[in-house]
Amino acid sequence: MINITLPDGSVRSYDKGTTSHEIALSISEGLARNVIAAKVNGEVIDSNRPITQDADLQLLTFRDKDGKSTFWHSSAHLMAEALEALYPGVKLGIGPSIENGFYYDIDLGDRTLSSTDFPKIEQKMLELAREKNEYIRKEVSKADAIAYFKEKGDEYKLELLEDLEDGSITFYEQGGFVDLCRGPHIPNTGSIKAVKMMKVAGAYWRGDENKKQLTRVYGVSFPKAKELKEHLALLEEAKKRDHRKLGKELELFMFSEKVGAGLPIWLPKGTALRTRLENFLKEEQIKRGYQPVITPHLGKKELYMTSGHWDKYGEDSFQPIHTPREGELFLLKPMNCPHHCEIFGHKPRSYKDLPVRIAEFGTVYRYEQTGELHGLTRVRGFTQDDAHLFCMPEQLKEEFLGVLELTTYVLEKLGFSDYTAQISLRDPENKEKYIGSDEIWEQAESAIIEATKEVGLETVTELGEAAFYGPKLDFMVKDALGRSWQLGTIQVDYNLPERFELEYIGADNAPHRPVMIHRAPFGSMERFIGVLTEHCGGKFPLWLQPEQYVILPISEKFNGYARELKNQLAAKDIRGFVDERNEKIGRKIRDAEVKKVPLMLIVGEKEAAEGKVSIRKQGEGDVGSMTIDEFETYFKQLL
RNA sequence: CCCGUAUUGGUCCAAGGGUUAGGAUGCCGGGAUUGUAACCCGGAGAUUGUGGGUUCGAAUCCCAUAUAUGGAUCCA
Repeated sequence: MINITLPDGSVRSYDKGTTSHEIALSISEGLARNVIAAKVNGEVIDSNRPITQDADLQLLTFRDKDGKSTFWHSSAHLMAEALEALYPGVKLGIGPSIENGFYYDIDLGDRTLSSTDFPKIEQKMLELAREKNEYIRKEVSKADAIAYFKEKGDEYKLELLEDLEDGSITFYEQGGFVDLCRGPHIPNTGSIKAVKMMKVAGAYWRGDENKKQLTRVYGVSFPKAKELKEHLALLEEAKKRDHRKLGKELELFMFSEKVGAGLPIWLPKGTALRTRLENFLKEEQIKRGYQPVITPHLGKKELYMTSGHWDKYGEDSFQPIHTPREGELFLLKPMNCPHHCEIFGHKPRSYKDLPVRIAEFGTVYRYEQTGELHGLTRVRGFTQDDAHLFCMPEQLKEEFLGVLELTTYVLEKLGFSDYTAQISLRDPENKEKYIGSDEIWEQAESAIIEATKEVGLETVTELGEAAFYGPKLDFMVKDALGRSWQLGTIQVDYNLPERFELEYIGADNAPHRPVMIHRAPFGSMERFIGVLTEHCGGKFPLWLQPEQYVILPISEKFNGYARELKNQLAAKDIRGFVDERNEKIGRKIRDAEVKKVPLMLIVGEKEAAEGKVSIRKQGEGDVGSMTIDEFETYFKQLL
């Protein structure tokens, strides 16, 4: 008998050699139907493989991340089977699962493939899927494997085989299709109920541009037709919410060829939004003891040699600016920290003054390759909501807690309630890579871990992902469409205080080195607003909206009344404008709806006589009429 | 950095190598005077990203370049 520990902690006994599928069956039939693979002691394997010893078992369904990727990997095999059936003689490269589906690299020979061929392939896949062919795992010797693909004439698989060791080679077969594959796979093709080919692209064999270009065919598949439909609807919605599209439509920002690629230009409405966001964070930071500073956009090359950024990023950055005087070189600042270190170091610091929290919305410039640029999320000039906290090592945890509190507060305030954090620690196998003693690393790492535990933050821990200068924590935020974005970051840094020889005088009257924390809750204003735009589909929280309401007079006769109302609202600190155009009310409503103005105040004869306004909410419709004071109350309650 | 695709009035889209580059929206002017998602009529607005080339003739074909966009840099 073996003991199987399930994720809920319960332990069950089974005969040695029981499969995950049988275990699932012993729990419930429905579960067994949905299980597509199993995680045994952390390794994902086929659900029909026998378990021979005590183990932790997690049954995987399509809902699990690992289950999904197994499902999609199996779908890639199914697609390959279909392609082979439709186009005899195609040669296969590799076919893994990816974040949103799967692909297979194929060599079509002289043929080409386009999206018009997709329906045919999809149909063939579904036809093959309905045969419910089992994915059969076979261990084969290297010699047999080579013989098989030689016979088949597939040089790509032969090349892959060269790097594999005899004894560890497995084939998977479903229907008549055999592929070299490590697995695991779903039990049979029958659970693939919906497939969609997404696109084709060229891709070099093994990512090497000197090698042959293969056709990469992308697809996605689901266990239920409904799920495919939802997936496609989501993609459609994502397109509608694309911040590049909304940014243009709502006149938030623009790019100009003359100004340069990757350099966003903030238009009045975008600036109003961004300024409000900055002020919000500024105020929260001042409440928490941060001191705002302003530093120049340039710094001498020596500054970045001291900080080490020149050695690390010099080549990848904008090249230095030469002054008329010989030998003077200035760099556009790629980071704010060196300047902030100078601020810390400009006067003697006592331990009683610590922590020192220096904050700046600092604009930095980094040279990104043109191919990397993307809307507001990947740019060459951006403003970090940066701050650097200088503290004593023993204050680290408390400071970390403070930053966590601030970050989660601002995220929640902006409607991001679904987030996790990734803790990046050093690689315990490879400690030489990192600067600083074991002692301070352990202190910092435990400070981060304890702090996240204390605030109850959901975390994943990655070993070896830390920067060489200290451990860090990144916030992964999920938007309204379920997509993950990396936004804020908190990093511990032992390196810069060292390089800048920063000191404070301790209670022992001796100099000590402070620890530095870099942190940016939004990451960058550009990226954050890009993500926020997509998160709320352009319908920003009311308090951020550049224009919170528009007054729509029924006819020109009521423009005067409308203007009067606007003045009253302005006095109450409610922003908006009057649509005085000589248009029908239906037209004005439509335009306001399209521009996503949150509140429409409709005024005509009735309202003017009663001293009221009729309220209409964007996207929802008529709310009813009320006096201006009632509206103020209504408005405040929406904030 | 590599591979593909695109670039046409402010914006979105159309135009088999052959008249004066067409439409929608927006803008301007006039009419209508308005009740919860598009009023009617008229007008202006473009040397088709930029620079070369092929051609009797180029938005259209070729080359270069810029920018945008998608992919590659996810190793069974």
